[in-house]
Amino acid sequence: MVEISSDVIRGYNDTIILFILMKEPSYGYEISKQIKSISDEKYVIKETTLYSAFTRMEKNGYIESFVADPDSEGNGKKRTYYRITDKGKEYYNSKCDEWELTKEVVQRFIDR
Amino acid sequence: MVEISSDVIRGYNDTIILFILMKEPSYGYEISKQIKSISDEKYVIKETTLYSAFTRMEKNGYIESFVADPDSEGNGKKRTYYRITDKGKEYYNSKCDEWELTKEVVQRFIDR
DNA sequence: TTCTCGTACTACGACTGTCGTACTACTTCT
DNA sequence: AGAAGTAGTACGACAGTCGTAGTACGAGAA
Repeated sequence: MVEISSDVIRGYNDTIILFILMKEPSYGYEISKQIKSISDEKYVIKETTLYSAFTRMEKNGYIESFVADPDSEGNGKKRTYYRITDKGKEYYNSKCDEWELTKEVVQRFIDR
Repeated sequence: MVEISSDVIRGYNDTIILFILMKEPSYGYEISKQIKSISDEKYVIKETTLYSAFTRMEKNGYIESFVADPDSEGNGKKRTYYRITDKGKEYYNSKCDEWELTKEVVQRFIDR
């Protein structure tokens, strides 16, 4: 069975996370579940990779964090939410452009 | 202008090199020129990246090296050529499969 | 013949992002 | 009460890429 290796997905982790955040603010655990479900379990991001991406992207100004209490129904525990910034949206869009280019270029070296 | 970053191409350098070697044995300098021309200058592999990929792939049994004197016309200098092995061909093919999967999965996180 | 440009590398240390492992702690389900 | 799920943090290891630098030979121009 074909698996997606971390070296192959490496350049897209930030993009994948930002894609989720483009819709609405979210937090680590929820994001990792969404990635899993959107990819039909084909890609499951590692916790450490995810949380270190948060730290890095916040430092770069692509996302902002805020702590929120359990949701309106009173479920769950305190979480750290992340919201995408304007700079982050710009970054996401440029990454999408880069993907289109990369896809086209890499394809030339694929014998399929 | 959109550029392909090294993190994005990272997982495909081996595949790209092996693609060239699938046609015929070749050597560093020539391979780097071919990558540049096939990609229409959109991707230029760094020398250090290329040569360290050779070392790694030879260690893994994907390629074999042999030293050859200048070509039949007597041009050029002594070079280290690399030839893809059967194991390397298998690896290349599995990487192509992985690419097809990755392409499909990453696309789901791209807003285009 | 000397100089420059192209060819064909090698060495080395720095850096970045991912990973494995481990640990904490609260909540919900059984 | 105990297990499974939720929601993280800490830390050191590792792999692949990169910048920088240096070597050395060949070919063509001045």
